Amino acid sequence: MTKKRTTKPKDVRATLADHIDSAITACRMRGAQMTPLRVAVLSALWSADRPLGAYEMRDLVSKSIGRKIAAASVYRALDFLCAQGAAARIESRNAYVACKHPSHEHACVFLVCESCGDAKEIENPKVEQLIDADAKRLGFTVKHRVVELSGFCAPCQKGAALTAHGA
Amino acid sequence: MTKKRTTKPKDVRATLADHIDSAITACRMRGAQMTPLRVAVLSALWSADRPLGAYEMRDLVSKSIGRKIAAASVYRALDFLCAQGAAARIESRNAYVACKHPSHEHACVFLVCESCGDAKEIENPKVEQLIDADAKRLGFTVKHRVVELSGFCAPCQKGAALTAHGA
DNA sequence: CATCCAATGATATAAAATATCATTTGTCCA
DNA sequence: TGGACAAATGATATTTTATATCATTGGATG
Repeated sequence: MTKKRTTKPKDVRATLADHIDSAITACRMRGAQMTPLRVAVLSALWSADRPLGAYEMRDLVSKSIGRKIAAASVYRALDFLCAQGAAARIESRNAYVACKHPSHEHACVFLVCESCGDAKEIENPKVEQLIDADAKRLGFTVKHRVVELSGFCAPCQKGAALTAHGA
Repeated sequence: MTKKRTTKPKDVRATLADHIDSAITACRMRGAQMTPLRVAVLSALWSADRPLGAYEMRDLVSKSIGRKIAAASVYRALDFLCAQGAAARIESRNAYVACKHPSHEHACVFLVCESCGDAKEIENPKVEQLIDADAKRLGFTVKHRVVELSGFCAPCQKGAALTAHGA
């Protein structure tokens, strides 16, 4: 067996393995099969820790597994991972990220920085409740929620301020 | 001058003219110029009253003005109209609609039906406040908000139920 | 072992969006 | 008035994103 992991938050490699492991377990419990390709795609997402386009992912995964993958295969893997709640699509960027809270169903809320391109996933059950209430009032049955804010993250604002001063 | 309009809600033609008129006025007040092409695109959106793709719009507008328009021109007009708050993009569908509440800034919330493809725009200031509060707490400056629910609208649910019973 | 089904490979194509540069139109001011 | 400048559009090509199709592979199961 593998030696006990300490799971310090900063130890990216250890937590990557943890994330993959729990995704595999979660899929198994649902009778869904987590294949090597799907693992490779999910690993790419966790490793990048930023939104990746499908074609960018194709290149990364192709390198990581040592052979050329077709875009269609990446899209298929992404469809699967999104359906399983292990990944999510950021509609306003045509990009994908690993879901940071895959253990339970929820509406992901993304804060997407226009400067660095990073996307932070947060959760806010109240937002979900509010919009669902609106929908219910109108007789609309909600299947999927997209909540994305674009703007500038804290680090980029500081950076911009420094740049402005320095100029 | 044109004869006085009654602006009955059901009179689509009259309200279309009203919408275009007020968009022109709003643009003028901001020093933005509402050109014939932009009017044609906005008219197409109001007339269709459902989300239109850019290429679909190209065809509609080409017919309405009697000459072939390039896709790029449509995209430019749409960029302008979205910036002016006269139209909005539905990210999860790669489609555009006329904004139903162009008179004031707000985060559009869209309920997009997976069955009929229609998109209803609603407004909920509380949703806006909630997610903005989250953003603020994280030092994130919000520039744009995307809130889209996909699912099934009331009419389509009834239709589906009838179909199921009838079968 | 044979069979079946899900997943993937391989390829082609569709759909959506942008880039570039020439041309026209409009605005403003001398 | 007309000349100069900026904004908008035309025209074309290309990039990026996504899907369709059918052959092949690889397990699971009986």
